Amino acid sequence: MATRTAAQHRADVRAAYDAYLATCPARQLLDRISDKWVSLVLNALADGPLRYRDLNRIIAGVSQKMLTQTLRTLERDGLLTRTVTPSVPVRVDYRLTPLGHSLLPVMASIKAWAECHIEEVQTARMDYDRGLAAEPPVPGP
Amino acid sequence: MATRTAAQHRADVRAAYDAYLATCPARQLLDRISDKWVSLVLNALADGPLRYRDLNRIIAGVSQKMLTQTLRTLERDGLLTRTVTPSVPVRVDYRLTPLGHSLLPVMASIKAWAECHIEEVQTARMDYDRGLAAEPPVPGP
DNA sequence: CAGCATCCTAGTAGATACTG
DNA sequence: CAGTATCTACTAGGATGCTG
Repeated sequence: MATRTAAQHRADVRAAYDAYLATCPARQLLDRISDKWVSLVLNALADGPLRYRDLNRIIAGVSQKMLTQTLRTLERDGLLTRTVTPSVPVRVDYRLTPLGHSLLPVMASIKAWAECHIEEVQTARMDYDRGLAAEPPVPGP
Repeated sequence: MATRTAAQHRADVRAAYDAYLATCPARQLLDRISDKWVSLVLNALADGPLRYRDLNRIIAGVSQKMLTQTLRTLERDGLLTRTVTPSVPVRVDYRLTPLGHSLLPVMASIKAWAECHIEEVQTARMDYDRGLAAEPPVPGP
């Protein structure tokens, strides 16, 4: 029983911490912008509104499903607006809101760090991997 | 045949774009820091080195597997150092490198935006969800 | 204390086909 | 043109038990 209680306690702590993280603003923002396609959409729309098809073309690797899903999420979060022009065929434009625009400097700071330091990271990775290869768990004779 | 070729072409474009993204510094950084536990570890170590067990206690929700995995990745990327003191029992300390420290301002800018604007986002979400509820696809009589 | 190995499941991305 | 719907495959992550 003590074991059960301890396990239960751990589960409780974890659940409580998860709940805390769910309300953490920075966590929420990170979850949003770290999405593979979000940063690309934001960047594509930085210079002005675009139609669905243009986004789909510019962001060459995205599937319709993911593009639509990403756009809907960003619209829901108030980061961009979706404007439907009921012509034939229909036309839909996406445009960053001021809130969406305010996010661009944050993205820029991320980009700046990355472009400035990513080489150090890659060097560190290579060193680490070489170190692993040179240090077998059980040295030979 | 034309269909096959078109599908193949799409697949090629997608693969090429994925390869491009894989080399994009900003993308790599985002992938790293967006990891659920990375930001928490970085934050925990901001004020000084900590032992494994302390990290595990401070970051209450993390499993041993994920904490170890996260620490290994960060070590590999040169963002922190791992120091083993071969006492009995063994003691392991983790400390941010200068490179790791240089990342803190970036995290701070993310946090700053989040704390400043997350309420707008939440309001937008509520509005969006209410709008959906009030606009059924097929209006009743 | 600080992990590693194993198993398992739940969410998510992509392919595909269809529609207003 | 701009989506929606459905299915499958993958994998990130948690639980558990064992070790130097």
